Amino acid sequence: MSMSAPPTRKEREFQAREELILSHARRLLLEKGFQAWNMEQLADAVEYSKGTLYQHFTSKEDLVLAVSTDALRMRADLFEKAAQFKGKTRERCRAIGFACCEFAYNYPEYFHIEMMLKSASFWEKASEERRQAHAFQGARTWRVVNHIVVQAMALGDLPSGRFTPEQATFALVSVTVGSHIMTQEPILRVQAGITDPMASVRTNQDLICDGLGWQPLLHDYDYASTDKNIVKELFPSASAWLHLE
Amino acid sequence: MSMSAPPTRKEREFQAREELILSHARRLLLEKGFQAWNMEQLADAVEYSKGTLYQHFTSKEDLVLAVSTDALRMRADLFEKAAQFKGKTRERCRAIGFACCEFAYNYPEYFHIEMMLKSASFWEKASEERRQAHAFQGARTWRVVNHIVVQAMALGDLPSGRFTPEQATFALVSVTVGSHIMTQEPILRVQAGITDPMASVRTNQDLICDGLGWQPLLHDYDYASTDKNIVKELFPSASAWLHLE
DNA sequence: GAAAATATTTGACCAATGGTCAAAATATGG
DNA sequence: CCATATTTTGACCATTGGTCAAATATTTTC
Repeated sequence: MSMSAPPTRKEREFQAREELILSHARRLLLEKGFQAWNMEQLADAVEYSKGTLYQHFTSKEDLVLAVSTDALRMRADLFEKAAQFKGKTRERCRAIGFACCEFAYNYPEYFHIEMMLKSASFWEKASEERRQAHAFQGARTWRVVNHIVVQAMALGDLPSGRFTPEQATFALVSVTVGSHIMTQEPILRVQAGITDPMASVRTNQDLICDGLGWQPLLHDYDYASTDKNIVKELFPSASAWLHLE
Repeated sequence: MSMSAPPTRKEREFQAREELILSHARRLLLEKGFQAWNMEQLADAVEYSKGTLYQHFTSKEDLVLAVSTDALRMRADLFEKAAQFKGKTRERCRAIGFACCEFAYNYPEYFHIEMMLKSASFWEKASEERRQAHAFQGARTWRVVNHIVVQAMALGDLPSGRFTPEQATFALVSVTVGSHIMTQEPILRVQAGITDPMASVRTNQDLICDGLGWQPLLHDYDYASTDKNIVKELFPSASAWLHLE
C-alpha cells in the first residue's frame, strides 16, 4: 500500500490548500468558537468557494476535528520533547506540565474545542479517517505520561502497591484538563482568586503527585531550580506565560 | 418588591407548563445532546406550539441554560445536605464527593452540558435573569466546599501555611470536574482500564486531599467505615452506582 | 348572558446556514 | 486548436431558530 510515490504538483497544491483552510479555520475557531462563523465566511477568507471546502472536509464538524487534531499533534510533540528532559522521574513529569502550559498558551481555546468534540453528535458527522487520526494523537499524549509513570514505579520513585500506573496517569490527565478548563472560567477565577492560571494548573499537578507519593515530594526538593532548567532547556519562550517571582 | 401575593391560577398554570417544558427538554438533552433535536420536536412533545415555548425562553440556549441551572441547583442541594455529615472535616469533604457522584449518576450528561455552556456564544443568547440564576447556584456549590476547607484549616486538619483555602477548593473542584468528564470518555476509559468511573473520581479526590496534607491521610484512617456511614445516612440510593467489594 | 375588551396560542413565514451538484472554467493531451 | 478530463463555482435545497399577525380563548362590562 505505502508505495508513496513523490507527490505530484497537484497533490502538493491540494495539501497546501488544505493547510490554508485549516489555518483560517483555526483562527475563526479561536476568535469566535464554533457557532459564530459559517462556511461561506471561511470560503471568502481563503478565497475559494464553499464547494471547494467540501472537497477537503465532509462537514463543518469534520473540519473542526481536523483543526483539533492538528493542535493535539502539537501537544503530543511538546510532550515527547519534554519527556526527554534529563532528571528524576518527577522532574520529567514536571517538564510535561510545562509542555502542557506552553501548549495551552498557544492554543488557548483548545480545551473548549476538545470538550465540544466529546459531547454532541460531532463524531458522527466527522469522517472515519479524521476520527482515527484524532484517536492516534490522543494515544500519543497518553503514552508519554504513562511511560514516565511506569518508569517512576520501576525505579521506586513512585509507590507501586497502591495504584496502577494507569490510575496514576489518569489522575494526572484528569487534574490537568480539569484545571485548564476551570482556570479559563472568569467567574471561577475571581472566586478562587487566581491571578496566574498556569501556576494554578501546575500547583494542582503537584498536589496529585504528592498525593501519589511521587518522590521527592514538593517540599523536600528544590523544584525551583528544576523549573529554571526546564524553561531554559526546553521552553525558552515560556516567559510569555510564566510569572516567576 | 417581594410582596409576593399568592400565585393566581394563571401563574400556577404558567409555572406548571414551564416545568413540563423543562422536563421534556432535559430528556431530549440527555438522550440527544444539543444539536440532534429542534424546537418543533420539543413543541410537539409538550403539545404546545413553538410560539408558546418562546414565551418562556428567549432562545434554545436560554432553555438549555435553564435546564442546566436546575441540575446545578440539585447539585448544590446535595452538597449542602452532604456538608451536614457529622464527622471530621475530611470525612465531610468525602461526603461531598459522594454527593457529586450521586448527582453525576442522576444527570449523566450534566458535565457535558456545562462544558457547552462555557464555550460558544451560549451566554450571549441567554437572558440576564437565567445567567444570574446559574451564577447563583454555582456560587452555592463553591461556598459549601470552601466552607469545609476553611473549617479544616481552622481546626488544623489541613495545613494552612502552604495554600489558601481558595487554592485548595479550586484544586478539589478542578479534579472533580476533570475526572467526571474524563471517566465519561470511552476511549480513555479503556486506556486507563477504568471499570468503576465513580470510584476513579473519588480516588482522584483522595489524591488531592492527601497532597494537601488533609488529616487523617487516606491510609491512616478507616475511611471504609466512613463511606458506609455516609451512604447509610445520606445516600441510601447510592447502591445504584456504588460497586463496593 | 351577550358583546366588547383583553390575553393567550398558533403556525405560516422569514432569515440564516450547512451541504449539494449541474454547469462553467480550467487544465491536459494529442 | 480541438476534445477530453478535471476542478471550481455559486445558485439552489432542506433544515431550523425565531417572529408576529391572525385565530382562539378568557375575562370584563353592561
